This record gives sequence, structure tokens and C-alpha cells, in this order.
Amino acid sequence: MLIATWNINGIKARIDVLLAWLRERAPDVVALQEIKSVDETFPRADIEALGYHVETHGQKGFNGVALLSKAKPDSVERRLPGDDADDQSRYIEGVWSVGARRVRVASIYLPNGNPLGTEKFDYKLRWMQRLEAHAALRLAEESDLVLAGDYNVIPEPEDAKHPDAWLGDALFQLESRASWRRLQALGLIDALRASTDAAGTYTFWDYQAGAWQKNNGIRIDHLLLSPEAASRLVGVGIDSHVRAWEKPSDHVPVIVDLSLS
DNA sequence: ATGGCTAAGGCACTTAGA
Repeated sequence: MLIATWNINGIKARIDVLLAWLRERAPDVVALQEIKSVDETFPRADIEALGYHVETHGQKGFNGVALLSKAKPDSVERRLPGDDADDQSRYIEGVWSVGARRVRVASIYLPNGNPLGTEKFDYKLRWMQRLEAHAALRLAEESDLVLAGDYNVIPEPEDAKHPDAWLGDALFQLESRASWRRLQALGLIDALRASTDAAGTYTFWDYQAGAWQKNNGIRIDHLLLSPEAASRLVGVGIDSHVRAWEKPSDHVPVIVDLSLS
């Protein structure tokens, strides 16, 4: 079962690229972030024509997450619990039956948090605390769980081409990285790091200053797996070639292959 | 100290991203 995450950076601007990648990869479940669209104007027909079911949690102008899947989910939940006043669309999760197993997949768009010293960074850290609490509840179910998304966290220095350049950035702050580590202390496994310790495995390259051409990237898009899911992990990939396509997102898809059923 | 680009809203430029 192929499960992917991709910050698409605007679904309407990226529909052709998305359809081409869906045809090429034929993933079973796709977690999208930054759809930058309300639910009503999400281009669902084009995606449904390829045989995908579409669940959105959109917002006007920015943010927004979605789940695409070959099979219709048994159930879907929107919003990360823990703050009823939070009206930013950054979380959606679904459950699919695969044989006798139940697989839960979340699409997460974690707040960027810049600039430091502002409410935005506080919001990022509070959001991460809420994610920790929610992940702990889900892990207690002891079943297949994939928390996929744009975490906006550079976990370690080897996850950036120029780590020093990120020292003053919310993505590489000790507090952000500490919360990331606490998620793993709960039992979640970083799928990419379960398969390789290689440096230079990036998922984002800025549009500016020839970052792609210089491979000046960072790894911020992640799939965290429950122990049950991790025991079925048979492959991890970063589809970095998509970054070289016409009109690309600045993020690329990251994908895991789970051997279920 | 310095975001060089891109998307969206809405129709000139601002906000947001990472």
C-alpha cells in the first residue's frame, strides 16, 4: 500500500502536475497540504476521473489539507483537537479498511512559525503540543497509523544543505526539534530515517536563488509511523524528480510502501 | 540586515510561505 504526502502549494496552480504524478505513481492514499482552496472550488472532478476519492478541509487563500484515495475511507475527521478557537485548516485524518486491518492516515500542515518572537511561533509550539497529545491517543489504539505531512521542522543538521542558515528560523529551533523528538519518544518512527541515515535527502527547495539547481534543500515533509505500521514498512521514497517539472511545487512527494493484508 | 520566487485575492498591491 503506497501512502504519500505532498505540500502541493496551491491545488489550482498544480492540478496538471498532480494528475501527471498520480498517473505515474498510482499511490493508494495521498495526503495533500497547502491546497489554498475552499472545498467548493477544489478541482475534484479531474482527480475523481483518475479513480480517486477526495476529502478536503479547505480555507480561503492559504493553508488547507486534503486526502485522496483509491478506496473510499470508512470515516474522516477534520481539525486537530485541543483548541476550538483555532480556525486554520491544517489537519484531516481518515481510516481505511485493508483486509482485516484498519489503517489511519492523517494529512498535517504544521504551522511555519516565523518570525521568532511573535505569536506565530507560539502558535506553532502550541499546535505541536496538541499534535503530541492527539498522537498519544491514536498510538494507544495499537493499529496502523501514518501521520503524514509538512511538519515545517528540520529534525537534524544533516536535513539541511546549510544548517547554519536556519539557526534563526522557526523550522530549526530547539523547541521545534524537541517536540519532534517527543513525538518519536511516544513511539512514532520517522519512515525515512528507518531506511537511511544518508544526508542530503531533501523534500523542499526554495523557488529563489537557484536553490533546486544548487541542491540547497531541507527535509521538512515527513511520515511518522506507529510501531504496527513500521513493522510493515517495505519502502520509502522521495520523488525529487517532480521538482524539475514545469510549474512545480517547492515541495516534492514523499512516499512509503506498507505491506499490509 | 538584505527572500533573488510563487500563489492567491481581486484587479494594485499585499500577505504568506520557509
